[in-house]
Amino acid sequence: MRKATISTRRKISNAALSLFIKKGICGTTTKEIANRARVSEGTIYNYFESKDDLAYKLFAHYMDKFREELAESFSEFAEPEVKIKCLVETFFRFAEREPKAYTYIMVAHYTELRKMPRIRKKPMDVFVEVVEEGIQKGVFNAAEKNLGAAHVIGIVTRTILFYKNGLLDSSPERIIDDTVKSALKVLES
Amino acid sequence: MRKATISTRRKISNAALSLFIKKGICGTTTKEIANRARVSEGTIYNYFESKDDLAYKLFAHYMDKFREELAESFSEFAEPEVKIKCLVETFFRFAEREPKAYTYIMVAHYTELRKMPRIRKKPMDVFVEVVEEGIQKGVFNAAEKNLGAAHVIGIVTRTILFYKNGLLDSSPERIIDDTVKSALKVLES
Amino acid sequence: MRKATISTRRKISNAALSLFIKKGICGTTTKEIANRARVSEGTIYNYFESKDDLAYKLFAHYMDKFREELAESFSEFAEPEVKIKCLVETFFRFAEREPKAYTYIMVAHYTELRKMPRIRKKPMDVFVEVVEEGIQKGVFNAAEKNLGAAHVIGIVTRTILFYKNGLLDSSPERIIDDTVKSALKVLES
Amino acid sequence: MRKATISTRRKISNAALSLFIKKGICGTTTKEIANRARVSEGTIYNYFESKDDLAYKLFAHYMDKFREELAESFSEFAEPEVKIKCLVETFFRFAEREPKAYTYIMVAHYTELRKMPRIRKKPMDVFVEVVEEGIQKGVFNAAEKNLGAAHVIGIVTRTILFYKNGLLDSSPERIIDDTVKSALKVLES
DNA sequence: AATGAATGAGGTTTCATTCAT
DNA sequence: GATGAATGAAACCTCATTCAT
Repeated sequence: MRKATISTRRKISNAALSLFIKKGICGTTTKEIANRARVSEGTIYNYFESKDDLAYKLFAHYMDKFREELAESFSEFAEPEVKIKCLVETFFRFAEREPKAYTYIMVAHYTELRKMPRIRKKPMDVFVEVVEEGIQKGVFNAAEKNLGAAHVIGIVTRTILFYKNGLLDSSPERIIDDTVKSALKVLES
Repeated sequence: MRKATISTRRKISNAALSLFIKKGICGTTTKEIANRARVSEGTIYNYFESKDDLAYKLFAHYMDKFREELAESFSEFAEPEVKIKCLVETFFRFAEREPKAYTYIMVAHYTELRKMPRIRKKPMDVFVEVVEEGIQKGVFNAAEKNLGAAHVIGIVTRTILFYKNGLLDSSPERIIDDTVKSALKVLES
Repeated sequence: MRKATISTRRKISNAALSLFIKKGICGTTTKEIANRARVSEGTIYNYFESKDDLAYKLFAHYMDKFREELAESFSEFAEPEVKIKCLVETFFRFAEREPKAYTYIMVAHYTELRKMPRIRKKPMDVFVEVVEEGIQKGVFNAAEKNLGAAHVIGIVTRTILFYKNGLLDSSPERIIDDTVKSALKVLES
Repeated sequence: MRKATISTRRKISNAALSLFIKKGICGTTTKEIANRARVSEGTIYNYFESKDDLAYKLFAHYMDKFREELAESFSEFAEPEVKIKCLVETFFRFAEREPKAYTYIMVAHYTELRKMPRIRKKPMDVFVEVVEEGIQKGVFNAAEKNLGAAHVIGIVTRTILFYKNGLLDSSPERIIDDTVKSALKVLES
C-alpha cells in the first residue's frame, strides 16, 4: 500500500457522508455504506463502534472544522462589519467547497441534534460573539446579541438552501454580495 | 365509537406527529405510534397504507394548512410592507399555535422533501409573490424576488428556531416586532 | 327482496370459489371474498365458522355433486364399455359446465386433500367400480382395478387440463371422442 | 464452515422443499423453514430474496432437472415406441428417486404455475416431440400430438399419484410395465 | 342479519452487529 | 486488518376473527 492510498477510515467516512445526506442516518444501512466504500461490512466496526458512532464522529468532525474555519476567517482586530462580511463569505465558501459536509451539518442540526452533547461549541457562537462586539462598540443595534445572530445566520443559511435547490438565478458573487449587504442592513444602527 | 370520541384517525395522526418530530420518521416505530395513540398496531393500517403514507399525509396536510394561513393573512389590497408584516406575524403565530406541526414541516423540509411531489404549492411561494409585487411597485429593491424571499424567510425561521431553543430573552412581542423590522430593512429600497 | 335474489350464502360461496382457484385458499383473504361478494367481512362469519370451514364446505359440496353426477351418468345395466364412455363424457361436461368447481376439486386434491376426512366417497370410486365390473365380466383386462382406473382418470384429467390451457386444437366433440377411445384401448382385452 | 459441510443454501432448499409439499408454499412459514434447516430466519435472506423467490428457484431448478433427465433418457436414434418406454420409466424413476422434488413439481403445476414465466421449456415438451415424431413416422396415430402427449402424461402421472397414495398393490416393476403398455396402446396405430 | 372498526397474533423482511477464518 | 456468513431482535405489515351497533 502506498501512503497516497485513501485510508479505509476515510473511505468509510466519505461513503457514509454521501449516504447520510441522501437518505438520512436512520435510512442508511451499514451494508450500503460498506458497498459504497468498497469495504466489507465488518470492516466498519474496526474503525467505529457503531453506526451511530460513525454518524456522530462525522458530525462532530465537520462541525468543528466549520466552526474553526469561521473563527479563523477574520483578524481579531477587524471592525465588526468586516468580520460579518468575512463570516458570510466563509459560510458560502464552506458550503461550496464541502457541499456534503455542509448539508450534513445543517440536516443533523434539525434531526440528530438531540443526541449531541450540548457542550460543544457551535458555528453559531462565532456569530454571536461578533454581534456582541458590534453592539458594545455601538455599530450594531440589535436588541439582543442572539436575535441579531439569528437574523444573520437565517439570511445566510436560507440563501444557501435556495441556491443549492437551484432557485436563484444570479451569479454566486452577486448572491454573496447581496447577502452580506442584507446581513449588515439588519445589524447596523 | 361515539361521535364525540376523538376520531381514531386523529388519534393516530397526533401520536405520529409528536413522535416524528421527536425521533424522526425513520426513527419512530409503528408500535410506538400505536401505543401513544392507544390503538393496536393493526389499526394504523385501517387508516393509512403504510408508515410512509402516514408521514406524507401528515406533512401535506400541515403544509397546505400553513400555506393557506399565510396566504389569507393579508388583504389583497394591502401595501407590500404591510403584507410582509402580516406574513411574519402569521409565521410566528402558527409556530406558536401549532408547534408540532410547525416543527414537522421544517424538519421534513430538510429530510423527506425529496419524495414530495414538486407540484405542491409551498409556503415559500406566498413570500415570493409578495416580494415580487413589492419589487414591481418599487418599494422593495431585492436583486431578485427569490433572493429577497430567501432572506426574509431565513430571518423568520431561524429566529423561531432560536426562540424555541430558549436562546432569546426578549418577549415574544418584542421579538416579532424586531423580526418584522429586520425583514423590512432587508427588502426596502 | 325477491326470492329470486341470490342468497347471501351463495354470493359468498361463489366469490370464494372464484378466488380460491385463482389465488389458492391460503392466498385468498376474507376481505377479498367479502369485497367480491359485495358483503361485509363480518357477514361471512354468519354463514361459515371460519375461512377453512368455507373452503372445506365448498370442496365437499362440489366433490359430492361431481361424484353423484358421475354415478348417475349411466344405467346400472349398461355394458362396462358404455359406462366408461358415459363417465368420460360426464367428466368433460362437468368440467365445461362448472369450470370453477371442477378446477377447485382438482387443485384441492393436490393441496388441501390432507385435511379431508378420508371416509368421503370420491369420484374416483365410481371409476374403480366400473373397471372392477369390467374385469369380472372379462371385457377389461387391467392387472388390477385401481391401476386401470388410474390410467383412465389420468387420460381424462390431463386432457381437460391441456384443453383448458388452450393446448388442444381439435373440436371438443373430437377430443371427447378420442379420449373415450383411448380409455377403452387401455382397458379392453 | 468446512467445505464438507452441507451448504447453507442446500440446507434451506431441502427444508423448504419438504415443507412446501407438506403444507403448501403459502402455508409454510419462514420460521418453519429456518427451524428445519437449523439456521436463523435472517439467513434465508442471505440466499434468497424472499420466500417466493425461494419457492420459484426451487421449482425452476427441479423442473429443469426433470426435463433434462427425460430428454436424456433415450437415444436420439431409437424408435418412438422405445422412446416412450424410456420416458415412462424415467418418469417413474425420477418420482422414486426424488419423491419430494417430483411432488413439488406436480403440485406447483396446479397452483403456482400462473406466476412462472411461460418461456421455460417443460417436461411435457419432451413427450410432445416424441409423439410428433411417432406420428410422422406412421407408428403412432394420435389425432394431434398434444392430445397424444396429454393421454400418455395423464396415464403416468395419475398412476404415480395412486402409487404414492398406496392405492396400488402390484410391484413397482409390474406397474411400470403395465403403464408402458397402456401408453403404447393409446398411441399405436 | 349485516356491518366494519378494532384487534393482536403472527407473518415476512431488514439490518446492526458479531466472530471464525 | 479484512472478510462476509450468520445471527436474532425488532421492524413493518397482514389478516382471520370478534363484537358493539
